[in-house]
Amino acid sequence: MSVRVRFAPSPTGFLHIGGARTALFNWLYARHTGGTFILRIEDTDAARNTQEAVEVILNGLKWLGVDWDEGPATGDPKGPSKGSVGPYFQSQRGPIYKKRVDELIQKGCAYEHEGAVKFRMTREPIVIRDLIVGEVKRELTDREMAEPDFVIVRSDGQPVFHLVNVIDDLEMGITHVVRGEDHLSNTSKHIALFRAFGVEPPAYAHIPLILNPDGTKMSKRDQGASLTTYEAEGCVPEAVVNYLCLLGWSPKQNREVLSREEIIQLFDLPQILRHNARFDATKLQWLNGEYIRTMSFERFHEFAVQALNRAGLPITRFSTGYIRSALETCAGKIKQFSELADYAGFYFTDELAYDPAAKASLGPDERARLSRLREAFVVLEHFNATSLEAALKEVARKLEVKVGALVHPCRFACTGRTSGPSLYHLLEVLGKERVLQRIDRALALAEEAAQSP
RNA sequence: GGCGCGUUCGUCUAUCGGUUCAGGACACGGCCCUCUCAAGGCUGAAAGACGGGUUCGAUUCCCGUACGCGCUACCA
Repeated sequence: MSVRVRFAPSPTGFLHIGGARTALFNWLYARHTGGTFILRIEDTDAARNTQEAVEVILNGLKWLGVDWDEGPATGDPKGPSKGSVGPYFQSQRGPIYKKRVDELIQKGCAYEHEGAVKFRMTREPIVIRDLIVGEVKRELTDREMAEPDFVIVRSDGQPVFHLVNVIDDLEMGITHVVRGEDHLSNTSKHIALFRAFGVEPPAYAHIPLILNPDGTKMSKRDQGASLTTYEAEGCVPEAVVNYLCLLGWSPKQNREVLSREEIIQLFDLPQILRHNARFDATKLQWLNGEYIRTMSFERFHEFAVQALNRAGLPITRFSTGYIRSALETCAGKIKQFSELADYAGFYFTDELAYDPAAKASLGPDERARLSRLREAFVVLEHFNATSLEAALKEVARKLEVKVGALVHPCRFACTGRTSGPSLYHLLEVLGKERVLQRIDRALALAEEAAQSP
């Protein structure tokens, strides 16, 4: 039988990083087995769920490259969808639930109670055979001892989560339920429900939760809990996918950086770890840097322009050729695109803001050397990296100083920073006119500062 | 409180009772390279929660304790 898995989020206007990983693991399993990945929207809480909230989920999955074989095409519950077992919005499946509840009542498995419908739950412990956790024998809690039956339809007529979740999985032919470990204890209810409908439950695979760096539960409010922040910070989706896979799963063989294809090939459910993993933003950042360094320049350029625009830099005032050259000096030097505005901002401004902490880098000696360097630059015929380097080294030789003694003041004068892209290349991009202007201005400012301490 | 799950370097992990200084990665320290910063190369420090068993032998199997997480709704 072909594998059918699903991701069934509730549209809250937010896609949790843990939910994203659950979706990813489902998707990977489907792709690994050649099965079907289904997206179902659990929008039973009508008041809260909006079309925009659904779109947050759809866009998040698309951004990650997690595509669904069946499910909604848009955020509109009544809109178009793919697949033959829809609707894929729970809000549209009322009649199906009604029919199934009637079936349960007729079978004597459920009964009305004060306007609600309750399920006649077994009093025996239920054994859950979980692909990840192993065999779990769920004993009844003290509350369940007192009252094992639970509500499946509220007195206002709304069916509850446990019921609709099971009915949908049943009707949609789900073969493997891959979901967060927070549902492990609920699984006994679900298994009992499946059996009441006369079918064997699907296979279960409960994946451990993602925790904050301090080991506490990662909730909505926590830093980095929302998938959209990664896109906003200029993360590369493949890096996020790669990182998420490394939380609770290992490709073994000391591998860390893996392509999507490799992950699909290696991924399987039984190998998923049984314990929670803490989210390590630093390692994600490292992975992100790896992906940035190895991506094509075209893609780097695309991400970069987006990031600079988002940061509000007036790059449209500059020619595309200039922007391109500027970005070429930055390629592979950053770990996250959100750093770029800071890293390359000096290319796109006239009023350079000098890092106050580094003002001391233009003392009397440095100013003298910088002036000599300026003289050498003025007479340069070809203002390119090669000749700039030659000119600078020639001045250094004449002054009998190390190249660094010229490089640092010059960098500071032209970029306002003590670190950045390769100096010679950056000067070439800036061009003679700008470079001389900046040196003059830096010299003047430093002189001024020296006069009035 | 009850029920369930978990526990290897700071973090993510490898190890499917026995070739090991318990391996790798991120982060951190040092060195090299170098126009700065990254990157890269080399290198250093860093772990089996605790206590009992089982066994010739346990990180690995069992039990207990501690700690963490989850579930315990007419929420999903």
